[in-house]
Amino acid sequence: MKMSSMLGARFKETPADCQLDSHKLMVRGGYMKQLTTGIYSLYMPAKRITKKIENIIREEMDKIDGQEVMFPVVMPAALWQESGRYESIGSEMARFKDRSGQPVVLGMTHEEAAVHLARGTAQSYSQYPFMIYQIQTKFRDEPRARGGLIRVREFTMKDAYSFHTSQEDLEAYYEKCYQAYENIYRRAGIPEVVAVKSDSGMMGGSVSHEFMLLTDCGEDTIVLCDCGYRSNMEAADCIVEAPETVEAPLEKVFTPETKTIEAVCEYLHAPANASCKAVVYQKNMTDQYVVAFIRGDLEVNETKLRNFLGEEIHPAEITLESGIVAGFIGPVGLPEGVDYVIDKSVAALNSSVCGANEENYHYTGYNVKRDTPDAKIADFAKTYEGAICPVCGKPHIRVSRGIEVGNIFQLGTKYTKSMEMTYIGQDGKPHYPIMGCYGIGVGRLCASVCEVKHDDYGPIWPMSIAPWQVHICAIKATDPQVRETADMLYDQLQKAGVEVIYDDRKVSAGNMFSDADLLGVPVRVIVSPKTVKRGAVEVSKRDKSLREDVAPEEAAAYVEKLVQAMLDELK
RNA sequence: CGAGGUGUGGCUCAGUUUGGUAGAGCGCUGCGUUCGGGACGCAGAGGCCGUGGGUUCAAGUCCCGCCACCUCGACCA
Repeated sequence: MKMSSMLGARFKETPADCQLDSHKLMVRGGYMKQLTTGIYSLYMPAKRITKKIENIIREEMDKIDGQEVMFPVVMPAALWQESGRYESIGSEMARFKDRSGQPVVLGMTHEEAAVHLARGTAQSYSQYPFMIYQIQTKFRDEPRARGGLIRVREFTMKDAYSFHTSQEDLEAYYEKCYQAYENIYRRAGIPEVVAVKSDSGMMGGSVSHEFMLLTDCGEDTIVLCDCGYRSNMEAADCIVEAPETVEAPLEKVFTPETKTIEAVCEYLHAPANASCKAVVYQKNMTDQYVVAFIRGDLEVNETKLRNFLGEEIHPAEITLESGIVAGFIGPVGLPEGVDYVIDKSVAALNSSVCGANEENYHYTGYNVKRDTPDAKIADFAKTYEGAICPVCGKPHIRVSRGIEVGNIFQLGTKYTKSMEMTYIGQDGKPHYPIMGCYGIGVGRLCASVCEVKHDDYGPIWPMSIAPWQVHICAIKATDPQVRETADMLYDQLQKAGVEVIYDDRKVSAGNMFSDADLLGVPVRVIVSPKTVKRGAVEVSKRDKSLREDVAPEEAAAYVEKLVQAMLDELK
């Protein structure tokens, strides 16, 4: 590819709307252009990267006997009504009507389509297990897209669905998939991705893992221990050792009938005095009961509070006073010296319900200490730095941020049951297959790599996913000798099957280097009057670990070998 | 869905307080000088100031509505 005719502008100024480094660099580098919130077009460099990522994923899925298929983007509502998700999923699923007035949806995930495809054809136990997967566009009308390709509304995703005749078989396959995922991240150049236990959420099912790239800009909070214990904060076990530890889940103790503020507070050893009214509510979509303490500072808008807490709130148990929410206590034990464990949603409650902002309260970290007179707002914390690990028992817990770059779930029979998919077992009777599902967001993975592999000047793409393998800069290409040497190299490398981008433009050297940095191609070859004069071309690596003169006639072979060696490192 | 913010050439922004002929830098086009880290000079092109009303002799600027985008929350296979 010659840069003189490549679409996509690279520029110096940081776009106003970018927060993350990966977002800034990928916009500045001419990788993508936003069309509207959370929806991007990709230019050639980004498309080439994502295509390579897709191919790595494809190879690893094929290795574990995945069958690549293609599901529809548009599906009739009736299919989703079978599983019950037409009703249970909210406005993140796009719905519309076709010309005959039939309601249809845009696929945001494809369990229903997978079951539809497989049922009726996988009728005998002898056909199991099998896994089908696709790499395709998903649309999820995210309420809050952000961070460039990290969190978008339309994105390319690899989604896989496996079907089994026993839980043991599912677990064995789940393990294979887990390994395949580790291969994918290693090959994509980010071996530091870790798998953590996660909360299955709406997916249902029991066991699930998220694959997390640990970086400060991540949206999730991860709990780690030296012994290998890892979990998403949301799914962390009750790992806080303290006298106040609540041993039974709240919902078992407090039914909607018996649940009262006083009872809950007594149970939690929490205060419920005049200056601090408590509210009990059931969190949206979960079975957890949570207690909120309301302090008499600001006005509470009752309607907004009810909206915020959701329909499952028990209105009789709300004590509404003018006030600010001081904290929540969940069905989790509290460490010594900690009075309130505060959900991150407190901040939202305060800003939306009470009109408070950060000037009205303090955002302090993970825990609220007993000796703090005014409860402070903190991140949701089931545990904290230095807490005791539930596995090894040592106080080695660390808390980190992470980007979720993939997930795997053991689904069970939720979809096969609801959608009546059965096979005939060895016993001659019908059974419901047991499912697993496995997802990876391709664009997010690309941006995540950029997030951890870059310097101030641009991305440093791993060879396995780099848009090109070699970048030739022909400085002062008007010099016939420079031109000739660069043309020759371009030609030779292309013939050798090396992917090469050739900067043949008549721009200044500085300009060329800056653009090359932004494209992040791992190997660079500089041809200039200077190098020609000393009978060489200059070969360097984007990560600055190499810079060497090579004779022009040997350069192609040298570079080819270098590229191969860098590819081999990521096998 | 809540809270806050921003909308002015392709990009980054000034101008809005106090209404009076639409600006700068980058980028783009042409010519010339430069030529190993985003060089310089000269000459150009390019804007219904998000949008719809209103106030006024006069609106980018003031008032009201709407829309879009950004940030923080809620939410999140």
